[in-house]
Amino acid sequence: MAGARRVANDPQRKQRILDAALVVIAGHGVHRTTHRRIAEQAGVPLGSLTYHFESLDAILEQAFAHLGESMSERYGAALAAAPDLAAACAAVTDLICGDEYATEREQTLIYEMYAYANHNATVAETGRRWIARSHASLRTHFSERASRAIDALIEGWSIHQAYERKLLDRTLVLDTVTAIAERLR
Amino acid sequence: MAGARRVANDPQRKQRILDAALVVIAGHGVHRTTHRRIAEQAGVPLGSLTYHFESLDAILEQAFAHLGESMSERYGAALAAAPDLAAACAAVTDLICGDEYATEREQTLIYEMYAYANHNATVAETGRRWIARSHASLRTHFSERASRAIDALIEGWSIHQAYERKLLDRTLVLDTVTAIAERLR
DNA sequence: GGAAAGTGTGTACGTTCGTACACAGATTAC
DNA sequence: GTAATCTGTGTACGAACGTACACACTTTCC
Repeated sequence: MAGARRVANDPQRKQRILDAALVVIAGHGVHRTTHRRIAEQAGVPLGSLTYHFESLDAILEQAFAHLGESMSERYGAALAAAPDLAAACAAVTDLICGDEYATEREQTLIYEMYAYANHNATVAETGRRWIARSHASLRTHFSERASRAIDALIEGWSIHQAYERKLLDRTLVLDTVTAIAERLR
Repeated sequence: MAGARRVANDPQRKQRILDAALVVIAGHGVHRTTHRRIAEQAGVPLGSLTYHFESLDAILEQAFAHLGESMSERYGAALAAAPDLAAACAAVTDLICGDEYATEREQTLIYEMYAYANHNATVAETGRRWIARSHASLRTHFSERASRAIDALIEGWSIHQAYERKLLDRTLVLDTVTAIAERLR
């Protein structure tokens, strides 16, 4: 066949590099994330990173995009499974309190993403899309106004939970979500 | 007099360096904050940073501590000035919506602090103190439960506001805060 | 005056970084 | 087989980094 039809030796390598990047970011922070650390984590040679990605920024951009994608799907699925408003409130409470949807590692990564987004337009766009998708998921159950408030609540409570390193009072969360849902129709 | 009583040439230099550090962090992010950039911003020689601070981490730690301190004071003052519950709700709304208390620059810095705190124990403690002081300020007006919820709301909505780069609906915020204050007594 | 001691700076060193790139290996076309 | 072409890697280089430190300056003490 004319020209090109070569097969990559390791077709999943690119994804493995991105996964490794997230591990490094979560463990060391963006400020200490380097090509070499990612390469070591992924078990690939250094040159492989520059072969697959244009720059370190490009790796971070795609890694964060991947993170946002997978988390949006889980959030969407959790809310889509709720049959009614009460179940949706419970689902939101689970999102906030549980670690089934966002592990501690992912929470760490989200802060890194927010911080990095302030200095990188592409990641800022990724963050906005993540927020928009969360909002859309909430809108299937809650009013526009309630969705906005609950969205903020999820964000803020997740931060506090990560900081205080202790379990949230589930009843308090559920009461708050329910209060917002009922008052902001 | 015996031993030591030398006077520093520039007694405010240490503080100026910390202020410069915050400017650099806000402008470039922690991941691109260096001794040299801070020195340039502060208008002091490079050696001056290593003379006043043990390491770059130490500079960041003290800069973030300074940030938390000054913001806590403003938050506390805003809430202390409120004569009753309704005024407190309005004050919280101002905190979330206005930029009198937290400028856009400071919002950026707070994300940087949260992200960095995940990798630095001292800054993590600074963050916890900031959260504790915010909570204490809220507690002068709101119940324990309402304070927790409102605290999370402030945090989350500030993030969304910074992302969407548009003014929040003040009525929505006030309604939400009031709903929480009334329902979570 | 001179010695002592603390304050502050310029420079230089060793390390680590991002990235370029020559080249090796594999596959295809003939 | 050989040539061509694409995939992938090891190495090396210039730049930027954190930090140490010799030394200059200023003040204090006698």
